[in-house]
Amino acid sequence: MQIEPELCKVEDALGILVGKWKPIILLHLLKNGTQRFSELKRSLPGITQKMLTKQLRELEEEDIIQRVVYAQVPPKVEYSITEYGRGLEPILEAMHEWGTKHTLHKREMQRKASI
Amino acid sequence: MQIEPELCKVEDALGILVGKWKPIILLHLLKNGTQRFSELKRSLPGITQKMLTKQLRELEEEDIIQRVVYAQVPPKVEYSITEYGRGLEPILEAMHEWGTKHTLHKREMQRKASI
DNA sequence: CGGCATCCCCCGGGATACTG
DNA sequence: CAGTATCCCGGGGGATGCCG
Repeated sequence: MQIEPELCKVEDALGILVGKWKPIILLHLLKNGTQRFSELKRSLPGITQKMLTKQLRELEEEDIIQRVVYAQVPPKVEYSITEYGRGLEPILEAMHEWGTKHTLHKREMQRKASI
Repeated sequence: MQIEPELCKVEDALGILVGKWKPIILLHLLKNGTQRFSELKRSLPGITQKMLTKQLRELEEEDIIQRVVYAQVPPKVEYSITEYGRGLEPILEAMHEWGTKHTLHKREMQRKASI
């Protein structure tokens, strides 16, 4: 792994995942396949339309997700993970796994600290 | 993997890694072992003392790195990865690998788009 | 040497309202 | 239904200066 700032690509990958709702959006699309805008919105309690739109546009820009607009009334827009975007799944899984352990680790640390 | 926002731990892991210099700091400590504050600062062209201190404190708070202060003049402070923190290495490597591919992928996308 | 303290700027992101 | 447009706030992060 290259460690020089110019060659280290960790930040680039991080940049794709960062954004308040991106991981959870990606997981929903990975698990549930193609989803409409309103379905995603319903699945993400608390998100605003503005934010959902923004995050989706940014992921689309990176070729992680695909956006399909149907020319009809009422409008219908579907989002799905690209084949390429699927390459992020192992990283998301690893982070989820580590995060789960970390939650327990912190609890243990606090327990010891309180003795 | 849990996908419900309350149970999904991806954001927690992400929270540890996010912060402008955290990945590169962790990689330096992982690769080079124990390092003094000034050594780290020299290794990170462009970082300010304030930022380096802040990022190190946050990582210490999560038990990812260890801070050892030597009571001497001039002061000496050494930082190192904890055994626990070493668990992040696979994730960092996976992100670096993906990021490298992504750089190439974007280049290819731009080439196709320009045709 | 290894920090805090201070000042300041930018933008991520929330709330709300309007539109094709 | 799936967006834009507008307003606004908090905090991440840069620059600089002081201290034990």
